[in-house]
Amino acid sequence: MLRRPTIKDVAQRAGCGIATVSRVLNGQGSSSEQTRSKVLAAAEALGFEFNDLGRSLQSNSTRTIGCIVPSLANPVFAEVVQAAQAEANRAGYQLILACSDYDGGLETKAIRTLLAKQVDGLIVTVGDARTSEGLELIRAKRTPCCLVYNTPPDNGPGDGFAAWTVDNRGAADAVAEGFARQGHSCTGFLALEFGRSDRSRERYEGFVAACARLGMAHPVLLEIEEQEGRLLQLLGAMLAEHRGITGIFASNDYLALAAMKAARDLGMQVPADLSIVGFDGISTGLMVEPNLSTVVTDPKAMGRGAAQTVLARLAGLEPPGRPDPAHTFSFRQGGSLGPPSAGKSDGGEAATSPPSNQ
Amino acid sequence: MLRRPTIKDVAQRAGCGIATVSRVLNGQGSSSEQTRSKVLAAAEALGFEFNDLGRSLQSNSTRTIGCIVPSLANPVFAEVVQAAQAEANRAGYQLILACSDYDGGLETKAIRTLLAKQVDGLIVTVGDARTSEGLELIRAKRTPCCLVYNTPPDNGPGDGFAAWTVDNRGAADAVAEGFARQGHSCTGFLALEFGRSDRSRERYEGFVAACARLGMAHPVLLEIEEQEGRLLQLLGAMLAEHRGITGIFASNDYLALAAMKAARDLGMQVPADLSIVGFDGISTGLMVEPNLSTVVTDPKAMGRGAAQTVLARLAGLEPPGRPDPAHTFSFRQGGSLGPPSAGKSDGGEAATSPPSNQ
DNA sequence: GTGAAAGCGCTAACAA
DNA sequence: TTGTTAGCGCTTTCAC
Repeated sequence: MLRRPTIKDVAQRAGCGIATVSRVLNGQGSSSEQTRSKVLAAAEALGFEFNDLGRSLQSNSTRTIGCIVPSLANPVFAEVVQAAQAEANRAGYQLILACSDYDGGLETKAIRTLLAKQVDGLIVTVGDARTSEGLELIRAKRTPCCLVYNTPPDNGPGDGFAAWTVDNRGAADAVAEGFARQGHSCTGFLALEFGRSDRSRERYEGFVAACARLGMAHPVLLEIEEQEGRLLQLLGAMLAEHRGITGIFASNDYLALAAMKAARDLGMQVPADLSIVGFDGISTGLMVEPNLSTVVTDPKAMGRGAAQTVLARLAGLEPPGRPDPAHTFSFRQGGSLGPPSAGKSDGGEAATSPPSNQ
Repeated sequence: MLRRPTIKDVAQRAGCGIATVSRVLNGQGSSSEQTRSKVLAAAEALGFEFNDLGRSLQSNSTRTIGCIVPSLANPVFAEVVQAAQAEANRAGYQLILACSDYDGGLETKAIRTLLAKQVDGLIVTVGDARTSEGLELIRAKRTPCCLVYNTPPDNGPGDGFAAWTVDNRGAADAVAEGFARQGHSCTGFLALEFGRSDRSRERYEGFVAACARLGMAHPVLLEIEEQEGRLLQLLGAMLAEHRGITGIFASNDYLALAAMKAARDLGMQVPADLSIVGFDGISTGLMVEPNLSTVVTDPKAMGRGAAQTVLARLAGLEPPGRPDPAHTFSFRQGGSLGPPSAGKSDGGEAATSPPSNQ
C-alpha cells in the first residue's frame, strides 16, 4: 500500500476507535494503560504521522505564520527572517516564507497564497505601504499582521498596521549632518530599487530635506536600473558622469560597497575624492578598507519584534513595546567618510579623468 | 459576522448549490451564463477566497514545496532559495522555507513539520547526508526530494536521493594546486560549522589529500567555535597563534573576508604575509582590495536545478540532466593569493606581530 | 445545467 | 475509559 496511514488505519490495527487514537497520540483525555500501549504500538508499526491538513481544517488554526520580504539577497531581510523564524518556533509556530522580488504583482500574489493557506499571522515588508494591494487583502481577512521596515502611512492600505521599523528620515538627517560636518555640499543619493521601495524613498526625501536645512546643494538622485553582473559597470559610468559630487549616500550597504569598488576602479580615492555612506550596517562593511560609514540598524530586533507582536495578538496578549524612533538606528562613522580634498570641495574638478568640465 | 465566508455562503447568496459555485469559480464543467454571473456577483460581494485547507485535503495535493537550508546568513543559501522559489512559482507551486541553523535537532523537526503539512516535494540541504534523521522520514513517506550542496552517500539516509551539488573534493584539489603553484607549503583550513556540515568536511578532506599529493605540509584545521560579533577577535587570536602558516583555505567566502580583515588588523599583508582563498564566489569578494581568490559556485543553478528535479518528479517527467562534476565550480585567482614572502616560505616566523620586519 | 451527498483526516461533543 | 458521530471547506461523482 502506497497510501500514507491515517488515524483510521491506526485505530483498526489497534482495535479501537479513531477518537481513542487521537486522544492517546495527543496525550489528552484519559485512556487505560492497555489501549495506550496498543495504540502506540500500532502507530509505531505503521509509521503513522498526523496529517496537519485535517487537523488545521478542524481546529481552524495552522500554527503557521506567513512572512514576505522583497528579497533574500539583501542580508538585512535574511536576518529579519531568521530572527522572526526563531521567535515563531519558540512559540510553536512555523514560518512560511515568500519573496516578492520587489515586484508588486508577485507581492500581492504571495499574500493571496499565504492567506489562502490560512496562515494564522503575517510578517511583511511590502514595496510601498501606501499602495499595497496585499495589505488590503490582509485587512479584509483580519489576519494579524505586523509590518517590518515599512512605515505605516496615515491613510492607504497600511494605515493602522502594527510595524517595527526604522526612522528613515531621522537616519537620513544624521547622514546629511555627517556630510556637512566634513564640509561636503554636492552629494548624491544612490538607489537600486527606487520607486519599488518606500524605505528608499523616505531616505531620499529625508536626505533632501536635511541637505536643504544644512545649506547644502540639492542631492542628485542616482538611480540604478538593473543588476546581475553589470552593477559595477553601471556604477562606474554613473560616477564618471557626476564628477562634481563629493559624497554619496547609498540606500543600502551593498550598493555602498559596490560604489566604493567602482570609484577605486576609476582611480578615485575614498574618501578623499569621494566619500560614501551606506545604510543597514551589514558586517561586511567592517571588513573593507576603509571601513564603511553607515547607518546601523538592527534587523534581528525588527524580525523578533514583529514576530512577538503577531504572536502576542494571536495569544490575546499585549504586544511588546516598540523602541523610540531615535533608537532604531545609529550613525557609524567609518573611513569611507572624510573631508573632500581641497580641489573638489568648492565644486571644481581636481580629478579630471577623461576630459570633463562641470 | 467575523467568520470568513465559505463556499456555502456564496451558494446561499447566489441561490444555488455549492457544487455550482465550485464549478464556476474554478472554471470547470458547464454552467449557464445566468448562474455564472450570479455566483460571481455573490463571491465578489462577500469577498470570498478559497480556503486551501479544504481543497488540499480533498485533492491530496498542496501545490507546495518545502525547502530547508542551514542558514540564510550565508548568501549562497539565500540564492539557492530565491532561485528555487522562482522556479517553483513558475510551475504554480509555493515554496515553504525553514532554516535548521546548523542544528540537527531543528533540522529533523523542520522536516517533520513540513512533511506533516503535506508538502508535495522537498528541496533540502542537510547538515550531514550520511546521518540525517530527516532524510529517513522523507524516504519513509516517499515524498519527492532533491538535495542541494549535499553529496548523497553510498549508504545511510541520503543514499539514492537526487542531488544538485558541487564537487567539493575536486574544488579543494584546485585550491591546493593554486597554493602549490605560488610556492606555499604550510597551510590551514578555516571552518566555522565544521562537524555540522558535510560540505566543510569534504572540502577539508579533499584539501588534505591534495596537499599530501602535492608534497605540501598537512594543513592545520582552524576551527572557529562561535560567532556573533566576536568572530574577528577569534580569528585574530587564531592567526596570531599560527604564524607559520602562509596560506588559508576558508570553507566559505564570508570567513575568508573576515580572515583578511583579521590579518590586516594584525598588521599582516595579504597576500605577502598570508594568502587567503575562499569558497562560494559571493559578489562581495570582488569588492575588497585585494580581490578574494575563491572557488566560484553557482547557487542559482543549484536551486533552479533542484527545483526542476522535484517538479519533474511531481509531473511524472524526466528530471533535467545534471552538470558534469568538473563544471560545478571554477577556481578564481584573485589578489588574495600570491607567493609567500621570502621570510615566511620556509616555515620560519618572520612576522612577529606588532614589531615586524619583512 | 444543476444539486445532493460522500468523503478527504482530523478533533470534540456526547453517549455509552 | 471508550466509541460513535458531526462537521471543518472543499471537489467530485452521480442522479436528476
